[in-house]
Amino acid sequence: MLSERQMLILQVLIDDFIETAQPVGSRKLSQKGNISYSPATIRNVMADLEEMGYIEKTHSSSGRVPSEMGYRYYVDNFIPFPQKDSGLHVIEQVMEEGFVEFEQIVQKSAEVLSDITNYTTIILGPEIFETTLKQLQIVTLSAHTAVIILVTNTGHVEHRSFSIPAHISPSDLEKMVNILNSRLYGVPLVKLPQKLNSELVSMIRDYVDDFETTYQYLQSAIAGDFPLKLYIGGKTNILTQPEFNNVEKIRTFYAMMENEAEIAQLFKGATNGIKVRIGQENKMDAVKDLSVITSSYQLGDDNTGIIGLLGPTRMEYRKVITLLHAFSNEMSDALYVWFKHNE
Amino acid sequence: MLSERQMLILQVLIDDFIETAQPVGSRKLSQKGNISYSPATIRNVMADLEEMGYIEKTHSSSGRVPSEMGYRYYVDNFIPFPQKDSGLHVIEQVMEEGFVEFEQIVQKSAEVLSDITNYTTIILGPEIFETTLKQLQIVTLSAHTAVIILVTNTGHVEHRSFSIPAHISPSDLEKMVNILNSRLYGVPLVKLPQKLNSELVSMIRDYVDDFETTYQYLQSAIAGDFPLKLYIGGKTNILTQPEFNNVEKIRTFYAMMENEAEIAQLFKGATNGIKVRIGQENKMDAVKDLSVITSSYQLGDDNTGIIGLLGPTRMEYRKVITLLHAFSNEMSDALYVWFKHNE
DNA sequence: TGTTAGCACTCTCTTGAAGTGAGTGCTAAT
DNA sequence: ATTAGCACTCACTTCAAGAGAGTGCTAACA
Repeated sequence: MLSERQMLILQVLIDDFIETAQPVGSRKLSQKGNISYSPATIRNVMADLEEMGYIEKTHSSSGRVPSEMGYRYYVDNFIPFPQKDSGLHVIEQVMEEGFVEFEQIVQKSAEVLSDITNYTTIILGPEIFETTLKQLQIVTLSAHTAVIILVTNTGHVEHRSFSIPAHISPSDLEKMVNILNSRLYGVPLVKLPQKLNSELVSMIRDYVDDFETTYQYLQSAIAGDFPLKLYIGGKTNILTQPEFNNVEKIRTFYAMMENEAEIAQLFKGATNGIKVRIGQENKMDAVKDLSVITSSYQLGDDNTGIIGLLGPTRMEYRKVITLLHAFSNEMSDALYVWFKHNE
Repeated sequence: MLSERQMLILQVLIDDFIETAQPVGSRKLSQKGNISYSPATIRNVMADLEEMGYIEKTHSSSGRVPSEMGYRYYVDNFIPFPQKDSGLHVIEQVMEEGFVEFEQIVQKSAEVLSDITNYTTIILGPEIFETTLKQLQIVTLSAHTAVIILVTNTGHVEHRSFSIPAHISPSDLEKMVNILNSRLYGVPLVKLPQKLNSELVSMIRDYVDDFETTYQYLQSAIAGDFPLKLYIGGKTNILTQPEFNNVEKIRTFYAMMENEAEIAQLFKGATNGIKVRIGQENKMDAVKDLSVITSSYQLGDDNTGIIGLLGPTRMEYRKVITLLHAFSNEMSDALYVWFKHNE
């Protein structure tokens, strides 16, 4: 349990370090408006805080720097729960610029968020979790190849090409599309393979001559992993952070950013409210010295998407949390309107 | 006109610098196997080469470094025209790994190429130039919104969502799709807007009640720029090059890589054979101290795509040119087979 | 006459010493 | 309980010295 004074010092120290990225000394703290102790007193307090593990020295006679534990305390205790309305209207602003398509708006929002914060923004569309199939179509390109197109209820389009089995006739193909459409309408994309295996096997068997090969092809066409839809903004903004001053760090960061599956890992378990993960609290090695702040947004009644900001542990937590809270509300509202409009 | 000896020195010097990235001195050159002159003699030759502008000093008593003019001479004179078959089979290798879709194969090839060279690979699909419309479909998501889907002859799928004008009826929509399909089949994507403006205006006017709004919506749905399809590999590989040792360079490089339109600019005028652009020869500022090597590949009879490698001016030109030549042949061959199969 | 050995010179880079400054911990006085 | 004072530590800067790699020029050589 920290005393009033310890808390004051800790908070002001972290605030200062977040701003300047420089170790903070006792003299500097004593000059701050809201602190009225002499440097010597502050040194005593800092010695205590260091012993408890909230702050650290970079070398024996340096100023102090927050530890991850310090940041954790800071986030848990010094940041008020964000107000409902921050007066920030990113989406409105983006839409004024004339973007009409849903995906464009999200992408642009990610960029705006990054420009405001100088961190990297990642928005995970809700489609992964719960979007459902609206329509399925097969377009034949030639006698041997075709493209299967899946349209979701959010207007997202997935497609993959496949070879048409030799034995199957155009009319069989059409029949199959009809069956699939009637039976798979409204099914969440992620459950397609399962559904295909359980209910549809017998139907296809009845209608189609060469069951085995057809089924196999169908499965490979539908059942593969659906790529996650990620919207990333400000991959270069983050380079302005002094923490990214050596090439090796930049390398591991960008290596991670190239791998979308890995990025999605970051968001595991972040499905609800605002979550802050500081440094080592992240399980992934590539972000062990970064912080990840995630916030969820609502799509309809039970679908959620995630918005994340990625920056150094020395992050402007206060600002970012407010911002993210406001923005995810905005997203939810915008999507609510959009959904109503589409019903 | 360079003498035999000058050419020898220049070539060996550049070879060495490409390998080591260190300024090359006369002593070092004299120890090379194929050079039998003393350091003093070599110094005289280097003084001449410097006067002519082929090599430079980094400071008054340093070894020499090739100038861009030197690299140009090197590329034009010291690199034999690549052999037909290099024995390298990237695509085969990639396909053995089990990738089936066209786009996946190209993407993976880009990555392999980058891993071999440690430069960044960019492959520009042929679809931009000459792919034609195979089928057009409209899927309605709700009373007010729909997705328009364009499938090309290469199996590429483009889609964008739009709002359905209030006055238009489902049957009108269907009629329109039929008209569009019959009239736009086989038309190159890039010519769609034009075609729409010229031939189709009157037809739509006849069939559809509220011509004005319908036409306007259709145009916005079809006529926007089609995003280029770029396959990029090894964005992080290039960071291993010693030239990328400061954050500012990395920043401008990645800033460019985020902008696909800008990347495509790089490839202007590179539609035929192998082209090497060294440093300032590039018009774009972001690559003024890099080299770009491009090679074209054939798709069918008259469509071409482009493969590019991006690296420091100190590039392994010999190796890269051979590699790129072989790989673009491979691509052409693979696409030829693919096309025959699809006819 | 082309080549090379020799030498003075230049510039970078490394090393170490000295000095500066920011910061600390401890002790004693208030 | 707080703070002034002081000795101490460590990083960083500056400077000089020396080493090393390289050059250009001149004179000797084959």
